[in-house]
Amino acid sequence: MKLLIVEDEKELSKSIVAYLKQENYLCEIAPDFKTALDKTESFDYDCVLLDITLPDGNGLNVLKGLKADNKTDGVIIISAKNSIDDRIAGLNLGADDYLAKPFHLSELSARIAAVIRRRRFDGNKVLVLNELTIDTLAKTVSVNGKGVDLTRKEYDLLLYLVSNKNRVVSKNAIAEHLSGDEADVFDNFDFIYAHMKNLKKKMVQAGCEDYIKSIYGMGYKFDI
Amino acid sequence: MKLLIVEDEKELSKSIVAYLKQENYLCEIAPDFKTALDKTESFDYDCVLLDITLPDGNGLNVLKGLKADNKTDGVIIISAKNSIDDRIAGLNLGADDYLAKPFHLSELSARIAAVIRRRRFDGNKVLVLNELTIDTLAKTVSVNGKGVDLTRKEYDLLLYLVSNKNRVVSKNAIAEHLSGDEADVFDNFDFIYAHMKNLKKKMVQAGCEDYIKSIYGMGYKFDI
DNA sequence: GCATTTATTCAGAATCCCTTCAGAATTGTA
DNA sequence: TACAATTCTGAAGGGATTCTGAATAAATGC
Repeated sequence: MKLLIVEDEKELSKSIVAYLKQENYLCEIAPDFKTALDKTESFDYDCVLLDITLPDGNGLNVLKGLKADNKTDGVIIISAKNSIDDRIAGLNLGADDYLAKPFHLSELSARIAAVIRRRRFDGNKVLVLNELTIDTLAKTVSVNGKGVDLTRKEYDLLLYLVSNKNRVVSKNAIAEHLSGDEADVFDNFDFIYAHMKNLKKKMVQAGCEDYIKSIYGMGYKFDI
Repeated sequence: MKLLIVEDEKELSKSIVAYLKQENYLCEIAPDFKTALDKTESFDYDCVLLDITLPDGNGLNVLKGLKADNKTDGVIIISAKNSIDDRIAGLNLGADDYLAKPFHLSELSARIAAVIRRRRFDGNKVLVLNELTIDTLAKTVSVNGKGVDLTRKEYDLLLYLVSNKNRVVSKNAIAEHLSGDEADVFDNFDFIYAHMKNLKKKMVQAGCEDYIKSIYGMGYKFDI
């Protein structure tokens, strides 16, 4: 899962990233709105944390732009002001949640998880796909009730495929969702091949039907 | 353990928080029902203290909403009225306990502990997990009937893992749970490694299966 | 206030797994 | 069929992560 943190206070964004990294999120930082729009333009983040009180403009306009583009990104507004009006304005413009500073990082993390669940999995915490069960809260995967041990990348990969089930996802999209650093990914999908192979092997060994289909020249599809 | 205190009287909520912090609870305050619903939406608290006589609505409706969402939170109603009817209404709507103002903080604390125990462990004060037995009242642990001496932190750690059994818990969550205040704990999980090592060693030495699994890059899981 | 236990920090060791690579297999095209 | 492009496979290096034992700091109990 990839997040964009739009925040100018370096200290804050740093500790946010440190915390969320532990929670297995890939994070990028935009210190101002311009950078933020730039980044969201070229990539669909799973969730954007938006501080609406940055020096270079009105955050609510940025939010409007984000939502107008029909982006799939979830947005959580972070604000120093906790006025009801601001809150309502933000949520009316399509924000998925609102969090007043200061906040506990654990609460931020919980809300991010909630937003992503809502947007990607209809709010379901546990995904059941025939014999395959993915518990996104427990971060466990099981086939016919028996646990399957996956590494983080394998788990992330599976979750990404499932969240796009019955759709072809390109290797570019996969690469961007799995790799921390932006860019440099193109031209080398070897790591995807490797993870894909290991994931498929583990799933099949666990007795799961091989739902992951490789579509030559296009990408992959979780076919169910 | 994380609590939500829904209360508009600042003085009262402050002293409640001060007291409960001493008891190692993490507390958040919601001064009105709207905030309360917001917070419970995205986070499962161990227990919610709900003053049902706030300006912005009917607390019993809030309670109803809380329980309708199938939240796992325990709820203790706090009320200035001590009529039998109110009490019955509250408990009928699924509240776990009812406390009339004014109350002693020590009594509040005791009831919170009771509610959490009841909800977490289905009312069991003694947890039995195969050869492992944990008495949450006496705070003692035994394996095959023979006592195991754990330090306070080790006990807390074990109980936390057990209360999240079969789930992966992040080091962030563990750190928060063990250290109480959310300080700059991240970036240094050495103390977790140390406690974990000592706990595991003691358990295994006592003849307990090593249920605590380390999940590389994700956290730990009490796998049973 | 002192002795003892407990909690945390530290550095080096051990482990895991992510990525890369080279060669093989598969698919699509001519 | 032959060839090129793409994908798969197994193995290995190296970086990140976790473990360990010991030292230091803090807390507890007498």
